[in-house]
Amino acid sequence: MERAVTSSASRLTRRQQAILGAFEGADAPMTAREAWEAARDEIPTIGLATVYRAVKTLTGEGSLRQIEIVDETPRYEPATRPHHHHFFCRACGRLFEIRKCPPSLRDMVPDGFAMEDHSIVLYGSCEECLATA
Amino acid sequence: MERAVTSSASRLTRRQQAILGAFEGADAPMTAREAWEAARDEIPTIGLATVYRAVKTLTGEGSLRQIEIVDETPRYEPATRPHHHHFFCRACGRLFEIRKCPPSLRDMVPDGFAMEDHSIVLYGSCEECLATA
DNA sequence: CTCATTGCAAAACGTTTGCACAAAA
DNA sequence: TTTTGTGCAAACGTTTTGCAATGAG
Repeated sequence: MERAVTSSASRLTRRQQAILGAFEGADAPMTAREAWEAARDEIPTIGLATVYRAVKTLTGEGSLRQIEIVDETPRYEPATRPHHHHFFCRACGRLFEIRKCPPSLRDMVPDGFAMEDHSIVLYGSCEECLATA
Repeated sequence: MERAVTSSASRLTRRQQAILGAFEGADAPMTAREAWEAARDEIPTIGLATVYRAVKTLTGEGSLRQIEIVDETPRYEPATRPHHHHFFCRACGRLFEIRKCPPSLRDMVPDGFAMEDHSIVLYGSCEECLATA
């Protein structure tokens, strides 16, 4: 029963590690471009295409999770984070983590269907933006 | 107390009506390009840019709702449809409507935040694809 | 040596925009 | 006339890909 905790992440190259590290170091989901900017601190010559390739690989492998927000370019977060959802503030564009998850989701799955994942995004205004408004 | 039922849809041009009609006539959310193809049956000379402009206007106005699915281009559906969510089958790429909605969503909103909308997407396999598998 | 990874530039894709023209008011 | 809408083609931002060079084993 000695199984790796770090998911199925096969051996990663130094660049791929740097990219995954960029996502792990961030306090919020990032875009591919943002991860590229972060990774360049460590590997200045890294190309944007390499980041896109790594993001695709890591997402397929299950090391990264892709988050879709209306009218925003996709963001990614490490799949090692505990299960949660997101609140997107339309005023400031920030994405907040929500730890709660509705218990009744299973009931929504139609008979005969098999749910693998789910995503919940709440849209509105954050406390700070409401105060400033 | 005589208010229009058809949301805030201001006066629409013939093309804009045709585009909205395309979404209303579809049995599932459509992409802008698909709406364009449908609208061309009625107005063969309509341009794709017109569809994109109309979709943006109609979405902003609240006549259309935008649906985001991981790795898919955005789809739209008439906002007049009763509240529901979606199940995306990764095997066949079809989007299914789910009428149920978890009652406890309010509890997920952080204190001080104001939720305007929410979106729930379930990912997995539909009954048909499971049978064929 | 062999094979996978990378940088770069070009291509592809979905979407937006500038502009001249047409339609509506 | 003034304003708004439209087609077209060009521009845009994001993502993918072809290919030669590099790196790992």
